[in-house]
Amino acid sequence: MAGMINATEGMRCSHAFLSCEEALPVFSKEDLPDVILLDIGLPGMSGIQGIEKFKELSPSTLVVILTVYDDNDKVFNALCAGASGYLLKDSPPEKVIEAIKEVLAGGAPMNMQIAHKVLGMFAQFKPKKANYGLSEREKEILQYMVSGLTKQQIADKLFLSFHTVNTHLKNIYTKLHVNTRSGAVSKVYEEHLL
Amino acid sequence: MAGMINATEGMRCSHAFLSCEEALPVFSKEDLPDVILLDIGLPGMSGIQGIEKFKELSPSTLVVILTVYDDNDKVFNALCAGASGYLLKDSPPEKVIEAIKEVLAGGAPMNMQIAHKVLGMFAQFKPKKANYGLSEREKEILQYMVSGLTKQQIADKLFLSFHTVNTHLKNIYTKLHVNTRSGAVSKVYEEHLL
DNA sequence: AGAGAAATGCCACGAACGCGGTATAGTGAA
DNA sequence: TTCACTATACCGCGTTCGTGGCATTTCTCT
Repeated sequence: MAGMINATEGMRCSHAFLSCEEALPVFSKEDLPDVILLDIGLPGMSGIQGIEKFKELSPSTLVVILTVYDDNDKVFNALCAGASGYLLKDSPPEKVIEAIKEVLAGGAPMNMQIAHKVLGMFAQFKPKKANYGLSEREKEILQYMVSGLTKQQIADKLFLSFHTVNTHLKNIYTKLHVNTRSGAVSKVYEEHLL
Repeated sequence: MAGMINATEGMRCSHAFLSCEEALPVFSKEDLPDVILLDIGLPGMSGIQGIEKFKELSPSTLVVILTVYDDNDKVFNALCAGASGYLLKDSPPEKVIEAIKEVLAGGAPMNMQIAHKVLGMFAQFKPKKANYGLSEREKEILQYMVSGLTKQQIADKLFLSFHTVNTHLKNIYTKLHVNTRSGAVSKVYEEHLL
């Protein structure tokens, strides 16, 4: 791959390493690359951690993942850690060169299948459904409960009697099929209510 | 755009509408398209709602957004609603044709800038790695609390004394800087602990 | 060997909660 | 005009929680 890059007009592969541990010390110097091509199935430090370390040292350096792993978890974590692209090892070298150009142009190179996975994650992320028939008032009160207030504090905030809040809370519990505050709060996050 | 599509080998644009409201009735029939090219800045029903409606009627139909809007919110919501691709209106028609082919091949066509935004969202999504120094046992107990159990129930589950759970909970509250169950549970979800 | 963290256990008290009731007023649909 | 829903308000009982304190054991790391 390094040879391929060096053979490309306007590109130079300054270093190549077998692990993040070897690469990081070199990085401390002023010789910062524009792009890092990184595998994530590495001996020692995982590539995911590597991304974070590299990004700490040089936030402007773009990290493109090039690996054989395509499971949702690895993809998700790599992107969360700050990767700017994700390619699979079955990509032909020309595609990799192309990807480097793309990421430098402000893009986000991804394999077709990875891009598909990524969009799929969004759908998973916000399946805003499951309507328990909460009234507006109940949602409002639930909101305050989620933020950690007690019944009395909620009552004060909404200029209601303590007893009213109490009743609302009872109804909320019934509708959500829970019987503790923590259960209700969990349900709110778990099912993206409110 | 319809002309362009019909001029392409193997493609046919069966319908074209000015709004989702016009398109949906036609959809009820058995004449389901493989791909819908959809704007999201529409009169009446927003394109975002449109995606959901289309997907309900025909889950296998792939929706590709083609619009001028590139703000994070619209992109995010469109993808959550089930879009399989996102193009900007400044894309040349050939790119659109290419995108249709790509989405049919199981891909997720996106403009360079959109892809970049999408990856950026992930980084936003999970940089919250605040470490409160919770011990393993504390995390375990917190987990059970999140699922809605009472102190006594947790104690039973872990074969501990009620008092032990009590102490752990006290320590957890201190470390998380909260003083209610709901506050703790919220923090867990809000900052992706555990 | 000794310090420190973690896990475990116990006590007690006031505050908050969960849940069983009941009741009134307003709104909008059947 | 009922009927159902919603928001409001009140009561009381037993349970659970939050918090103050203290003590023991078992690790790990130095």
